[in-house]
Amino acid sequence: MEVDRLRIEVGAAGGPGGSWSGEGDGTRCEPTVEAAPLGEAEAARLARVLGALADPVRLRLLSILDERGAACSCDLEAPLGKSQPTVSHHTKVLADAGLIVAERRGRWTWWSIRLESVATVRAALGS
Amino acid sequence: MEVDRLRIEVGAAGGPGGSWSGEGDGTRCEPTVEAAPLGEAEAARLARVLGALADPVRLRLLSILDERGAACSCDLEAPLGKSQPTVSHHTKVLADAGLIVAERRGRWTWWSIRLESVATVRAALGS
DNA sequence: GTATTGCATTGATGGAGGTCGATAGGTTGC
DNA sequence: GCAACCTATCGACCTCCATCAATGCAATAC
Repeated sequence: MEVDRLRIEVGAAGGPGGSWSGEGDGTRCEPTVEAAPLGEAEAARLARVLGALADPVRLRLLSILDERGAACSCDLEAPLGKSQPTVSHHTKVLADAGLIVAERRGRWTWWSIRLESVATVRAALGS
Repeated sequence: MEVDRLRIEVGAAGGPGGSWSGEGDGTRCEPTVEAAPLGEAEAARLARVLGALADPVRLRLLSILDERGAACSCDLEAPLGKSQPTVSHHTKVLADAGLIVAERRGRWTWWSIRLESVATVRAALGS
């Protein structure tokens, strides 16, 4: 539970060197931060993956895949309590984010977790 | 980048023991998963924190706080390229999620990251 | 071929969320 | 007291998203 530093910088830039110890007269705000260490493009990319994770149904879906290793779509409706189109929607969101992958077997689609993707998110969240 | 298992179970329930090796006649889907390992309440809680993280502006805001250690709201507008109400909105979202904390100093509000919260999210995302 | 089954897509609907202008609250300095 | 400054909240607008019924598509079984 101990973390020294986030690692959200990714592309990290040279700091503006702004120092608050020498804060002028201290009577008004004198911004010294010129740019965020995390660029807009990288932030958008990360936010997209996190957005795919930020849904209760999808988290529970992942927990099922995690427990079973893999599952077909029809096997997800009951435990999630969602309709078939809704389940299909969520699997698509997760797949588009690269968090799960599909494998067709006859008429079934088997879904499984791409652990590397989840690990990437974890890595971006801390050292 | 190697992960053996997610840890999205948290409260984890006893597995339904459904086995796909004995899949009946194999002519139709016979769901064996009775419930998701991750409960609805815990999923909602995690999704709420992940939702707070799932925004480019907030990720960049966190990257600034991470780099500087702390910053006041007025110091965030320029690097984020957002208006004062918008910045205030985002800090509130992050604070409500427990990801950052405020410290009043005169008329300034200093924000800093609660590293334990971020670590909690990381822990939930893997072993 | 026909029927059945699993899945994806479409369209519609209700709700949640990002953004900013205007305004209010609170603190500092005069 | 008043003025200046930082922050939070409100209101409105717009976009995105979760959900499901209906439909289409693909593969299997008869």
